[in-house]
Amino acid sequence: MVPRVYPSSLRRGFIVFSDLQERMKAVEKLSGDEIRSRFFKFMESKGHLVLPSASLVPEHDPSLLLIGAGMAPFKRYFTGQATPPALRVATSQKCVRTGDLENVGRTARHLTFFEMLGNFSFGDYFKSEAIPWSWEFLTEDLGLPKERLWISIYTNDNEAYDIWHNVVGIPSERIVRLGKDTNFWEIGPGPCGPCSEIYIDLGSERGCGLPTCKVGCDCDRYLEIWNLVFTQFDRDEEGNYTPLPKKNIDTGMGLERLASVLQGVSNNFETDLLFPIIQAAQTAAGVKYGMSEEIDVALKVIADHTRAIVHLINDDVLPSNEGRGYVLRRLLRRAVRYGRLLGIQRPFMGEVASVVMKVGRPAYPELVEKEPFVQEVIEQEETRFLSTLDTGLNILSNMIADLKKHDEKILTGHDAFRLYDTYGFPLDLTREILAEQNIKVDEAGFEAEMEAQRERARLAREQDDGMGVTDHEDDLFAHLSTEFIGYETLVTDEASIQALVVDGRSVSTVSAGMSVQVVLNRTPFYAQAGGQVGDYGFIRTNEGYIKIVDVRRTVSGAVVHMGQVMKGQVSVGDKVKAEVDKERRLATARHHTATHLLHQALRQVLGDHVHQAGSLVTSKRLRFDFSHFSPVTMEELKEIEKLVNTYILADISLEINVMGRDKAEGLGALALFEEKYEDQVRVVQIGSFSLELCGGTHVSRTGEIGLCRIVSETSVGSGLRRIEAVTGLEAWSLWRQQELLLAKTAELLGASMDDILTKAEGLRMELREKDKELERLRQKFLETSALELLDQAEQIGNSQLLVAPVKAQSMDDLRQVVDTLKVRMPSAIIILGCRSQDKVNFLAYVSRDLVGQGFHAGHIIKEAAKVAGGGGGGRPEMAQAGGRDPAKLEAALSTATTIAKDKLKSIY
RNA sequence: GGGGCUGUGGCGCAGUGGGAGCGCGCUUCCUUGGCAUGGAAGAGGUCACGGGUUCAACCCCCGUCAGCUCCA
Repeated sequence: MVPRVYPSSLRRGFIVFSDLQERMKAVEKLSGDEIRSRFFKFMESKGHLVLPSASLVPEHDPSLLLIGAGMAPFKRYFTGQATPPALRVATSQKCVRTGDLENVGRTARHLTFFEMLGNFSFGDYFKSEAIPWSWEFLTEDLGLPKERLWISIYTNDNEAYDIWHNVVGIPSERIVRLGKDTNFWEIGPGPCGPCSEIYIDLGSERGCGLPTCKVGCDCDRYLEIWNLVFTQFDRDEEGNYTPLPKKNIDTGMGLERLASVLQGVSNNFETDLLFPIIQAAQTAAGVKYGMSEEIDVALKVIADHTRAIVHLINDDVLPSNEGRGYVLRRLLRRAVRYGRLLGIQRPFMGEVASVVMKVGRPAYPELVEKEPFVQEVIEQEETRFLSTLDTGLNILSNMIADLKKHDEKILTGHDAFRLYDTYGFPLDLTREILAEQNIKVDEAGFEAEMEAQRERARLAREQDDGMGVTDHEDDLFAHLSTEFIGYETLVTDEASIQALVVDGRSVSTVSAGMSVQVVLNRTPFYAQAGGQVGDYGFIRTNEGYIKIVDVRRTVSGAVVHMGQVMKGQVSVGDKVKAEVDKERRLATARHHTATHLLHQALRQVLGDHVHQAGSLVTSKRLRFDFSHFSPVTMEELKEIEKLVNTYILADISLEINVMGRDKAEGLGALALFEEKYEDQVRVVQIGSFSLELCGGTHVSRTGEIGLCRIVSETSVGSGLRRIEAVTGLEAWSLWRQQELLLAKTAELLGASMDDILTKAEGLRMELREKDKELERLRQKFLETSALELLDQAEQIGNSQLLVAPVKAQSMDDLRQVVDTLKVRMPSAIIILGCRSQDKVNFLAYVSRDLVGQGFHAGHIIKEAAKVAGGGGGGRPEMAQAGGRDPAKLEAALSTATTIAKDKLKSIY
């Protein structure tokens, strides 16, 4: 490790290292925004299509938690699974990486959130263009001094060397050959290749000073600013490298890092992209950047994390306890934690976040609209964390009290881990609080528990992986694709069978009774997508037919119909008639169009923070999940439902167009999950109030929906609500059902439908009164029966013994009787029994003086209950028991009499 | 995906198989010149839900749901 140096000039805020400072004087200081737009302009001039940054949430890649590299959104284009909108593309991609969270703030470069500038070639240009362009951009457009730039290439990549040396003209001593670990990109089998990096020499002051110091050294002198990856090989399982027919270019250049160089500052945090955020944090904390290393680290962590938090929420990630929501939660809590270290006790993240949004606005204009939403999410999570800290603090102080009682100086790893694992209380906080009491944490024990937890998760993951059936099945259809004609028609005679699969194997013929997957060359069947379920229907040939009950689409674009052969035989190559169940499709369309209306109505009534978080559309109902922070009130629900039905009554015709993505965005279409990168998108427009990208099937006029009724509104997690609704005949049948229920209830109550409510209220009151009256009478009755029993008591010595069956219903009744009796019998044993349903209950009471003499109500009653086939027990003064055999009530009581009498006689 | 914890009156919580409780709040009455006055009486509970074990379950077992939390 090289010791970090804190130059004194840091205390003045921005610092510039003298040597480079001289150089940079000649260069204009470019803002982060300016660098980004110059990059776009440059790449456009080289024929690139500039795309907006993809969402941090990966669209088509379940293997990724978050986008962590500029190329990540384009994986499908590199692998050939999908067709890119252009062969040359450039982006400034938002990225989040949480791999080495601990380093953030402690080094000049680590960030959890950053932007990656990159240009990409999908089998178009290659090294001889990518290399000179990168040089041109850095030296001419940005004006970096040529003599300070260094190049690294992969050991044997002579092609790259030639271009750098002969074409660009870099002297050979500034081209360094590096090994596989840094300059070769591969992740398991698949496309891979060498890469070449451009470094800048920041001057000897930044270096380690060792004579061996050069490019690739661990110290800060040579800073990597651009990595050009040349994807030219395909690696197989055995490790053989075959050249790819279509070679790709994938480059990545960190915007913040580049800005730090061009602005002549020593680290990412002092660039104009981050420093205003540091300033907001220092204001909130009442400290100054540069006061101490500790303070700077905290300010940097807060600044970095807040950027990540804001952009994650902007991309509709919400705090939760799993997946990306958990990443978000952890970042936010870490930031709050560092705020506390700076002495901030109140919620402050919102203030910092608003500066993040101000800084980010030029590149991400949607932040303006999203600000209230982002603020709300942050505020909620911050207060939630503060209350988590409170409960943790309580538990910890109990633990401390316990330790002190036993004069212990170490908190066990188990306890520390429980605090962390179960209550989310940060370890460093535990450590800190304990230190005040001179107590330490058993760190090794904690780590062991942590490791055990990781191991559990790993094991669970391995078990999970085993099968992969669907992947395998998709392989069977990999070479197939299907033309979808279901938007225009629901039936076709001009389709033929391309493949049949039974039990995961391709077959040529299927016959009646078999469950089968069918792929056609063209189909009217809608495959499950965007929350809308697949169609039902039939596929017929002359020899037989298949009933279809589900349809899905593979990655390659084949539509797989799943169903059962009902009659005859069906073979690959057969001409078929494919026919969609029309009623069901229509019912589904009604629910789908209603979903769009509902979405709009929700935004109108609740606010623009409402975003779709999930949707299910079937023929029977629709389910819509959306972001919102409190339960939707009855009043709001009514308003929403009314609005949707107003749209329906207006009988507006839908316009569905396929258009360029730019145009759709220009119109302000709400882009959801699907097809963010397709150049052609399908836009569903309902009048002037709803415009969404959507691949689903819809009605042609809203009037066809008929009626929409909201059935339920529930929570699905923090900040997420779910509405379920029905339309068309389903809504009618719901109404009918409720009408019937109401009518029957009215009949039962003997009221008209109009005053059913007053009638019910009246009955309820009456019932309450009667209940009370009944209870009063029961009390009276029990009291009377108790008083009657008094005469039956037998005097033995100074005490009384009373054993009797009682006309009571329950244990509670028996207690009432005993309560009445015991105040009148100062020294007594009372044993009562009653029948209730098919069982018997017993209750025994022994007055305190007799308990002193060794009597135990529990013992007596237990023996007695055995006679009636049961058992019992309780306290010496009061005990209860039961038995299964009501016929034995008397026998049991006489046993009790005998036991009690014998014992009583023995003391007198 | 895998663990841990929690679910009891409006709120905060106690309750280790045998009469559902405490504090705050609420209603009524009395007391006090007012500022967190003091006192009395009272209302309010499917002990999350569903099974099981037991003579008996808030309590034990199984499942479900919800919330919190950690790991991946």
